[in-house]
Amino acid sequence: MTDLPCDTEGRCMVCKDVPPDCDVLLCNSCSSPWHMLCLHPPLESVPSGDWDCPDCCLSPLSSSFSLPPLASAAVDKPFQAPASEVVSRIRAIQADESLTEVEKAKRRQEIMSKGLNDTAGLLTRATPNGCPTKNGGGGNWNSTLKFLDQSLDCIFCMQLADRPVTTPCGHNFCLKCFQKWVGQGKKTCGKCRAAIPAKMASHPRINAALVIAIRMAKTAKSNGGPPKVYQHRDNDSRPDKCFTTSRAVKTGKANACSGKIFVTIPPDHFGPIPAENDPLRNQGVLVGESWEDRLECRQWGAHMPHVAGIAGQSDYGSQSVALSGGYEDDEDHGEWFLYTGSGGRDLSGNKRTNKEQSFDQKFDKMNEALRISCKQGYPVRVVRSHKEKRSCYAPETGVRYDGVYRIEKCWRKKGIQGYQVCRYLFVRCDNEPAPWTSDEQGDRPRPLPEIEELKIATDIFDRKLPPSWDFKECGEWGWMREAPPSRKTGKGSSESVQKRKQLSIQQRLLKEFGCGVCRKVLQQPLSMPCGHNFCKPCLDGAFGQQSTRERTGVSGRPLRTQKVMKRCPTCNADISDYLITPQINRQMEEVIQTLQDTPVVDHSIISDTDCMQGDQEGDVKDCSKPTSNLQKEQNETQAQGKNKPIPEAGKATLTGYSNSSKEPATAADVDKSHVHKRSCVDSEAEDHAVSLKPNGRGRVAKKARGNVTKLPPRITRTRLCNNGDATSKKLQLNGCPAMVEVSSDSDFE
DNA sequence: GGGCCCGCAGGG
DNA sequence: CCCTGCGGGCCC
Repeated sequence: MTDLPCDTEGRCMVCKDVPPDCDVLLCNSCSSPWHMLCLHPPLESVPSGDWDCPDCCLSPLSSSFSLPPLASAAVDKPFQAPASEVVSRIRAIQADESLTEVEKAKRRQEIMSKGLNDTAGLLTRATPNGCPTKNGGGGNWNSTLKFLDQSLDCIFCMQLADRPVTTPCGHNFCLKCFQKWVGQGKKTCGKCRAAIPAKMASHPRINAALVIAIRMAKTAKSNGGPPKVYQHRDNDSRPDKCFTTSRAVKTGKANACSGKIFVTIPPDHFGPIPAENDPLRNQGVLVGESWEDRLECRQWGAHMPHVAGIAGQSDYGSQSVALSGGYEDDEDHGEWFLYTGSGGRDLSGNKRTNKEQSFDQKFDKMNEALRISCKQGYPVRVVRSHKEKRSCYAPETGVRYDGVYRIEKCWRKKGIQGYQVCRYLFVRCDNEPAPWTSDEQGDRPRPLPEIEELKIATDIFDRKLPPSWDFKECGEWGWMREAPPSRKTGKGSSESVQKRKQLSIQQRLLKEFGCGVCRKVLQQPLSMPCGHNFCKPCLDGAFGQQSTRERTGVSGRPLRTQKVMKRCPTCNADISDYLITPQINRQMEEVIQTLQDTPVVDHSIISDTDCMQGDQEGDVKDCSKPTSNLQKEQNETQAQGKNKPIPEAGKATLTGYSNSSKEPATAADVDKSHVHKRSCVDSEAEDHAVSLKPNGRGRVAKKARGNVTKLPPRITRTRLCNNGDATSKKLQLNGCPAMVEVSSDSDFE
C-alpha cells in the first residue's frame, strides 16, 4: 500500500475524504499536506519535531538537502526560512476562519510555491535563450543543478518532470500528469490555481528548455558535468544563397532551395547523417537540431523536399518524412506516431497543397516508397515542424530533426474526411534520445502500441523480413544488412561522394570562379550587382577605364559629357555605375588562391557532373571571344538602339546552376561574404537557368495546373518579373537570352 | 489568420 | 515533359 498526500482541494488521495485540519500534517521538506490517519503506519498525534513525508524520505533530495549558496541567493525568503516557520504560517492560514477552504488552499499553495517560482527565475538565468549555459561549472554548477533538480519536479507526481510542460503561471508538470489533470475537467493550475488557457489545456507543448535542463541535471549527477547541448543554428554560418527573383532577394529565401547543400549525403541516403558527411562541422546532423524552415532543413539533408512531406522513390524506399500538420489524420505520440500518406487531394488551380481530401489514397508513388521502407525495415528520418499545432512534441518554432524511426506496419482506413488514407505506424529507433525526453540514452526496442483503428483497417501490411535497421547486441541501433546503395551518385557510398569532391577541386575552381569574359580562373575578380564575375583586366580591356565621354557639337562647341554605357557581358545589365569605382572582391580572391594551392589528385575519376561541359557548352579555357571585340559589339548594340544576344550565350546549357545545387559543398562554398554564388564559367548557361528555369520548363509562360499555355517556339517569353513590381522582360531568341527592356534595376537589389 | 500565388525539386 | 507537393511570402 502506498502513501498518498492530500490533493490540491485538501482531499486525501487515500481515503478520498477531506480530513479536518487537526488531522493534516505538513511535510517539513516539501510542505505537502498529508492525512495523518492514512499514513502507514497511521499517526495518532502530531510529531514533536520536524516531519518529512514518505516521498521526501525516499527521495535522495530529502530534508538533509540544504540550499547551496548560489541558489539561496536567488531564492525568496519563505523558501529559505526555517521549515517550522512555513509550517506555522500554513497552520495560521488553516486556522483562519475568515477564509473559505478554497482561499485557504490558494494561500497554502502560494506559500509552498514561492520558492519554486523563483527557481524558474534561476532557471532562466542559468539558461539564457533556452539553452543551458556551461559557465555554471565548478561548485556553482553542481549546486545549481541540485536546486534545479528539485524545482523541476512535477507538481503532481513530485518526480523530475517527464516530458515537462509549463503553464503560463510558471509551474511544471509531466505531460501525462498534466493531461490527466485537464482530462478530469480541471481548468486551473494544480499548484497555484491560476487559470490554464484552453489552448494550453488542449494542446500542451513540451518545454524544450526544461527537457535540456532536466537532462543536464541527470547527466551531471551521473557524469559530474554538463552534457553536450545542441543549439539552434543561426544563419550566420550559412553560405550565401541563390537569388533569382526580386521577391527572393527581399526575403533571401524564396530560392534558397537552390542553395548549398551542406552535407555530402546523396539525396537517397537512408538513416542518420554522420559526421563524415558534414565537412563543415564534422559532427553530422544531431537529434534536436533545428532550422528556421523547410528550406534550411533541406540544406542540412534531414529532409530534402521543400514542400512534400515524404522523401522517397516508389521502387526504392522512403528516406525521410516531415510532420507538419498537413494531414489531420496524423496522430503524434512522440516515440511513435501514425502518419498519413500523400495524395487524395485536388491540386488544380496551381495549388501546392489543399486541406480538402477529394479522393482515396493508394499505395503508389510516395505512399509506396513508405511501404518499401516498412517492408525492409529501413530507418526513416523524421522532422517535426512548428506547423503541426496538435502535437505536444512539435517544436514551438522552426523545423527540428527528431531522429530515425522505423515503419512497423501500414494499412488503409477511412480518414476523417471520409476518403481512404494510407496509414503508417512509425516507431522511434534512434541511438540518441528524443528532444522531449530527459533520458540520457536513445531508444530501446519497445513493444508496438495498440492501434485501435487496425480493427477497421484494410490492406494491412506487416513486415515479414527481418528489419535492415535493428537493435544490435552491442546495445546500439544499426544496419543489420548493408544499407541500400545510393542510386543518385552512381557510386553507391557516401565515401565516393567525398572522394569525388576531393578530386574535383580544380574543376570546381574553374567552374565556380571562371571569368565571364576570358573564361579563365578569375584574376582580380569584380563581382557585378547582377551576379556575374569578371577579371578586372578583362573589363578594363573591354570598356576602358573612362566612365564619361567628352563630346563636341557640329560647330566644335563642347557639349555635355556623356556617360559611357557599360553592360554586363553576360546578361547585358547596366553596370556603368558600378564600374565607376569597381572594388575587387578580396574574399573571392582569397578563396581562389586557397583552392589553387590545393594539390590536384587523379582527374580521371571525376564524374561528369563535376567536369566542365566541354566545347559545345563553353569550355573555360576557350577564349573564343577576344576581349577587344567586346566593346565593339557593345557599341554596335547601342548604336542600333537594341540589344543583340551575345554569341556564346547560345552555346551554353543548363549546367552550372542546377547541377551545382545538387553537389556537395566545397571549401569554396564557404565564401560567406560573396553574395553572388552561382557559376561564373557557365554564366550564360546560368542565365539560361534563370530565364529558362533550371528544370527546363522555360517555354511555359504561365502555368495554371492542367492548363499549360505554350508559347511559340522561336520567340519565347521566358520570364516576367511580375511580382507586383514588374521589372524586366527577357526574350529568348533561338535559345539566346537577350534583354529587351529594363525598366529598373530592381532585379539586382 | 486565411486565401492566393508561384518558385522550385524531384518523381515518374 | 508533366505532375505532385505537410512552403512561404504577400495581401486582405
